[in-house]
Amino acid sequence: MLHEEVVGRVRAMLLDGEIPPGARIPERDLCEKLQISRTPLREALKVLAAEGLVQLLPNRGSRAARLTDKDMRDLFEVCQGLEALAGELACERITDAEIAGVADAHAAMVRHYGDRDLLQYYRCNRFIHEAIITAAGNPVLSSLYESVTARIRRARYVTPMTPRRWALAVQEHEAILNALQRRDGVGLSHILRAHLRHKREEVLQAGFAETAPLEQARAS
Amino acid sequence: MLHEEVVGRVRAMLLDGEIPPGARIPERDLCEKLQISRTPLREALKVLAAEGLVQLLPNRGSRAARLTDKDMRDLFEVCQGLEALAGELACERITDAEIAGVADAHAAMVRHYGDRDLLQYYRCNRFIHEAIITAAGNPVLSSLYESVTARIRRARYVTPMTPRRWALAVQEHEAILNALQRRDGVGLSHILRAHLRHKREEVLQAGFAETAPLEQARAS
DNA sequence: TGGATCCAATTTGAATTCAAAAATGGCTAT
DNA sequence: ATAGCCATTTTTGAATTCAAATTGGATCCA
Repeated sequence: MLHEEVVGRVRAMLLDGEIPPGARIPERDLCEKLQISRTPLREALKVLAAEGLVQLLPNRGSRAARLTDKDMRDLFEVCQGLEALAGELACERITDAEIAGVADAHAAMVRHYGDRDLLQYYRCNRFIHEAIITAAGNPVLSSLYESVTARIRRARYVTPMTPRRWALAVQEHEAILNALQRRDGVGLSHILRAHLRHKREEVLQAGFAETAPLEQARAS
Repeated sequence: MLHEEVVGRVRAMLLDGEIPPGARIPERDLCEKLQISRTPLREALKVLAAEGLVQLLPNRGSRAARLTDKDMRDLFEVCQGLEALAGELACERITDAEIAGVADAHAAMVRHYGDRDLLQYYRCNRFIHEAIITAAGNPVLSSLYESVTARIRRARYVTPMTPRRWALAVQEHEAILNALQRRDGVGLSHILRAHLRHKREEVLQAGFAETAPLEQARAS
């Protein structure tokens, strides 16, 4: 197994909650689960620690990082900045074909909204946001966005919405698509920021932070 | 030597150019220079690779990453976004004492401009930009900013300026301080973006990218 | 009975060792 | 003489080994 693959596998276990936030990560267990020795696993853990997904306790091993309300707020705040930037750049650089792709995803999303299919709705939703990032044509931005959003993904794309809020979100997405089609970068960036601010308030209100009291959580 | 210390030492060697861009990094040499074994060094290299400072070539070791014009452009672009965001947040959260600190640094910077002391000028300049980031009160933002700016630091704070450009930069900094004192977040973010855009154009024009032809560069 | 201390066992951190891949140098053949 | 090929050497990647730190528990004393 390649180094990047080890990192990816463990990252996925953390993001999926297979290793729950706050859980100790016993190296030996994870080693035999992945069928590798401790050396490559430890390399992966250090990388993930640098990403903020793992917390290293000197001489006392590592544990899955846990997000406080403040962390969540900070991550959303940065995410707003990155999406706003991406929105402006995307309007300058996006191709007509890419716009058409976003329009299709948007239409599909609206249909899923009609069906009240939250899972499929979120899938399209995420595709749209990521398409805007991609259209910005800036790999550095894409990479930072990827690492920031990964950490709030579950909160962002799992939290159930009130009917009121969901309807508003769809309206906002209408505006997003519209601004993109008009290539109105400034407008798009404003809408994206408001959109994410609303989502953040919703997530925080739902108390989605990972400051769970359970201390003994362990990777099964 | 602690893990973070190893990472820091090697990172510094890369950023200082002690290991020049594009240079192969022979593990054994670095090991004996740092007086550690290969295991912790390799862990550090993987972390630095994730940061984008080191390029890993499977089965062929690692080399110091090299910035192309495109990389430089992308990094500056993201930096603009991050500083713009920080500027807005800073205006909401900065304390009067912090503003006074920035004002002092600004005054000192203007004096150094009067003396045409580029080194001291850049030192104050950098302090101001970093103070704005800190004042935003968002550790996630600070951390991303740190990693992005580290990679363009030499280009940003070493490039000599034309008298014309230098005067303009000082003017821009007057506007930055002014917006901060008025706590005009939107205004500050616009100025910061323009300021960085100008710096970027200057750096790119000077051909500061690290696409040097020398292939044989080695860490001494 | 409560608390502190010491010892054993587990777990982490890092050096060493071993195997596999790539680079180097020399050799041969044309 | 040069191009291509094979053996040797070097370097990387990963498992193992060894040492140090921490944890848990048992014992001893107040």
